[in-house]
Amino acid sequence: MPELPEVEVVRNGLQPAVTGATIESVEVLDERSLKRHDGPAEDFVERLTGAQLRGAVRRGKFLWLPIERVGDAPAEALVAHLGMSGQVLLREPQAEAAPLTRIRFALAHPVHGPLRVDFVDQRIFGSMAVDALLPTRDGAAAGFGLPLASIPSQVAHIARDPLDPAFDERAFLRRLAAKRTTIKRALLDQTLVSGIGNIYADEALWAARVHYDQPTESLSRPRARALLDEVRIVLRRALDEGGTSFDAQYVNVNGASGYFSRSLRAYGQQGTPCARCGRLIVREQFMNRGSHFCPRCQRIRRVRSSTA
DNA sequence: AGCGAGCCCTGCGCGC
DNA sequence: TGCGCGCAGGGCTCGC
Repeated sequence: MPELPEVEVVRNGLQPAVTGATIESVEVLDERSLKRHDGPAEDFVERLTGAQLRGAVRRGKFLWLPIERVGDAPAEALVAHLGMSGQVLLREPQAEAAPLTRIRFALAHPVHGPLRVDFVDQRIFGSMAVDALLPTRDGAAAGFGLPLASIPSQVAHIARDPLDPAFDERAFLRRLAAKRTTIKRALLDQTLVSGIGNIYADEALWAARVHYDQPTESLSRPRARALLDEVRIVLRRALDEGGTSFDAQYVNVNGASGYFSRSLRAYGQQGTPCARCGRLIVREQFMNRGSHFCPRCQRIRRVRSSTA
């Protein structure tokens, strides 16, 4: 659910609270939220208790907090993925656990004092884990938030996201053209480009007037580049508006909703007129979820690209 | 390679 | 009021 903008809003809110803070205690209320952790809950708790947090980093929809034990460079990180319904909430130290809280942390910050971080997740598709940090292959910073060129092992296969300064646009376009699949599938493939989910895929495709089932091999390079531009535009705009909230499921670290749902042009807009041409937006089943598009503006084009 | 299906889960809104 | 169904911002694994 949370896509790049929503995860970035969380990272941004978390950063000042966790940077330099020490984890005093960890409480695992539901072990299912540790499914990505390689080891029992006791191990998770033990590796985090007393550790110091260096900051908050994000690549695509993955978020992690590098940790260090006195003096050493970070070798491990607390990794979080929000899945469909995960939240990270900053709370007062004495606050009661909100419903569906799965993991709680008590932090001590040298400036802000004691504070609590709650990982809340209705569907438990999200998870937390302590994971080893590995050097990035290209030597660049692993993600947004810290100039640290190491990445959790379980995030290493995730491509850089299109807002990352080290995102290799030429390599992306080359790989996209070489794929034998359709365009929405490719946009959702986190090993090709990360951070895009069902909402922003539909929004970017609408903006670029590309049909979701357009074969990637038939997408000309200029159109592919234009689509990538639209992806960036929609991600940035959503970020500026605090992300997309439909209900209390997605909120920032303080429990507040984002406003981008008012700006959606395709996602969830079935039955309403296309903002460009007035034709009604339709919803079709695709990859076991909905695809929303304008049947007039977004048609499959049988135009071959010039590549041989 | 790529793709569909199945799996991990809970809760909401809807129609009957 | 109650129940069953379909729906939901994701991702991993398996077998074809």
